[in-house]
Amino acid sequence: MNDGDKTETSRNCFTCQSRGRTEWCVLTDDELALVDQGKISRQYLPGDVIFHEGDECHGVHCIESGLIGIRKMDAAGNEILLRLNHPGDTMGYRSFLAGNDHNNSAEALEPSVICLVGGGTVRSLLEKNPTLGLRFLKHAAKDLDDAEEKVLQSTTSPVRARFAHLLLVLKDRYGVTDEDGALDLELPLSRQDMAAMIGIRPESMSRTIRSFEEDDIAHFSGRRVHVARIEDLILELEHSTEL
Amino acid sequence: MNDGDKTETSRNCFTCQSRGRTEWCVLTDDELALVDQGKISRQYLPGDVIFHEGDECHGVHCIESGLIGIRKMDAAGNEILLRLNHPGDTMGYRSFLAGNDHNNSAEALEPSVICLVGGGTVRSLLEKNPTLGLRFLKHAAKDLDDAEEKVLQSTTSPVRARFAHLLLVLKDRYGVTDEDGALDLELPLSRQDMAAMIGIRPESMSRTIRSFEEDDIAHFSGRRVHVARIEDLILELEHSTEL
DNA sequence: AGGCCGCCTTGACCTCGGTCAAGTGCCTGC
DNA sequence: GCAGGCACTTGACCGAGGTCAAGGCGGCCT
Repeated sequence: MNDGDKTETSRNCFTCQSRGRTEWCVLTDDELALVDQGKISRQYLPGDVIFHEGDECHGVHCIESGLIGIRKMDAAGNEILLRLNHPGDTMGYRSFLAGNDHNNSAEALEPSVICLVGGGTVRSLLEKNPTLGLRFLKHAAKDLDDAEEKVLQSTTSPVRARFAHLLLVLKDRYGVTDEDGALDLELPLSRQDMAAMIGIRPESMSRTIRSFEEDDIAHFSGRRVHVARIEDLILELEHSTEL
Repeated sequence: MNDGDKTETSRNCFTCQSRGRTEWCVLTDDELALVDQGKISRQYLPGDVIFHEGDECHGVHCIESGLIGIRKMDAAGNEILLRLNHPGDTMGYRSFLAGNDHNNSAEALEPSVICLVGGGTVRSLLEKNPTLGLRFLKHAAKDLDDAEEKVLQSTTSPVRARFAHLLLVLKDRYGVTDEDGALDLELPLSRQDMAAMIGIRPESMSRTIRSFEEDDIAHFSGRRVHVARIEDLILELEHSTEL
């Protein structure tokens, strides 16, 4: 919560390394210039909060680099990690478009550079270029899919299956698969945060890891994970019912 | 699954009783005429399936009347009821826009009349009238909110709280609140389906109902529910942690 | 160095909700 | 009328995961 040490930086949308991955890639140069003018760029350190649940929504955040966790809390103070956002992802477009306050919070998990594109800018771009709206729509559609999938999982699958699923998802971005089906994974998350992602307590996370070790499904040392046979993880998924 | 007895009917978008509630209300008369031509209207009986998970998505469904349940199933055959859709709601816009197959299924819970607006029609309308896209976007934003809320609830709240929450949601549409805080509710759902909505088994639903009766929180007879003090339901929500 | 703090692990215990099996009441079809 | 089916309820049992309390381990501070 050290809101003080966020450093303003001056970046350029045209040279942004993540440009190709953003929704903004459908914009013309003129339109992109608008974004470039209307944005504020900032650096965040791990633990820094980009916005809080309940904060007023002033525009849309675009991740240039780093890793962001989207968290949501309930009345009782239980917190879960809804998803991870990566360079090129746009955050907060949803609350912005719906005209709501933010309904979840965003926290840097790694040192990150994030641009805030002001509300006025976004609105005028949406008018100028309807394709942009459709891009956001597709994005929302995907997020919705993921969320519904997660609802289903969290009520029907046991913890082992959910954890296996998490590892398989992380594999795509953080894993290296070698030719004979073995997998090496460098986790971007603490155990606590992994627990928060599948909606369990840290203690249960520890126990689940241990049980994977005991069953020789995966081996953990710090944030490095080695899985000898990926199929074992996939098997875990179906293990919800022991057919 | 009696796909045979779906009756085709001939309805008119201009006189549709639900018109004002749909996303389509932003259309001009000309555009609406397009929808009217390009639609196929059908009647469904309770239990009839409008579309299945995995079905190809040919367009967008619009509910004229009735009640639809959106279900999703996992690999092990566990099914949950993600949400209810009412007259004026549009279904399947998401898979359609994302270009995917349907990723959940829709089943009539009451006799319903539903129009299918063909993909071509929708696409050309989106081009003609960008506002329509923004309406869908807002809709998606709300669905996403609800879904994320549900993820949180299903991992953090105990069954009693989730059930209380469900009753409070149903209240808005199916309840009558009298002056002194008492609530009468006519449930649109079977116990099984209520169980599916909060991700539990029918047996647990029964037990939860009984425990509400024993605590004098609510009284059930068939699908009629009487709640003497709504505050009791609200209290249940926070009861996740006994502060 | 020593001490502190946060992350992680472990064990003992308990509870909520799932599972299995049986029983009831209602509705439909013969 | 009776039989079968389905939604719902109930009881007995059990196990996954939460809770509480106690350490271990490493990083960072003075």
